[in-house]
Amino acid sequence: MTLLRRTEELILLAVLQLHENAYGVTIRRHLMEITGEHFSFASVYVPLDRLAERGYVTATDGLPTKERGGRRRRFYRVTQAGLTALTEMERVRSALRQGVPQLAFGYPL
Amino acid sequence: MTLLRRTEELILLAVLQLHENAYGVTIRRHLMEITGEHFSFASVYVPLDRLAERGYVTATDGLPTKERGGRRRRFYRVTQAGLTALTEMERVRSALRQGVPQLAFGYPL
DNA sequence: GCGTATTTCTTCTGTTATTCAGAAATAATA
DNA sequence: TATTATTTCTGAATAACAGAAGAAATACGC
Repeated sequence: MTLLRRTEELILLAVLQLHENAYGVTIRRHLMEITGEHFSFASVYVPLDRLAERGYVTATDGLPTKERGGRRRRFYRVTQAGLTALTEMERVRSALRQGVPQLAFGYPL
Repeated sequence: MTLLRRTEELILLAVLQLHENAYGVTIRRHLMEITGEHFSFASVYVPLDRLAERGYVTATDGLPTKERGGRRRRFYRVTQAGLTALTEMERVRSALRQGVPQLAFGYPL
């Protein structure tokens, strides 16, 4: 049960937030918007595969719709194990902030 | 101003928390205690060097003391730029939690 | 004291894993 | 057949891992 890497954590959070609309392209765009940094395709799809392998997300292929062309989307959902992994990261950070007044919760850090 | 990686962030937090006593060995031990995972020497010293290069920490060599043998310690402090980088990570995570009730602040995630 | 042992800490070597950049391939509709 | 939307692939750069080796200090025996 190894700690999440930065990209994995951000992807999990993005998938939760995008809810019904979480697939590769939207996840990547969302991360770029929020972080202000560039993410390559591989930097999203490769960690997504890894998260799926480890059971932190599930993937289901979307159905073709009448309204658009293009390849099928693959939608992702965070699993309970994914939530647990996020919780663990939160616990670690919180423990590392104990006794550091500058870093108390809600502070601008 | 690229986003901190996971290890970089954890190291910055550990340096803040260890305060006057932050050097390679204690940082590594602290991270292992809090995360419950193994960190190799390289996994601490290499990111520390990188953080120093980027101006997120400063390093000063400790003086030899009468009470102990061993090589000199190299002590680290977090700079303002380091705090800013931590703040930025916090902002990103906070933004990714907006509207996800499960992930509101203080929740068990 | 001098040399050797011991302690404490950092650096190095080799390997594996992760991320990066973007072109190519795929799968749908028009 | 052209267009659109999405994922997969290829090659390169960066980061992390594991732990042995090296360096810099004190302690001890004679």
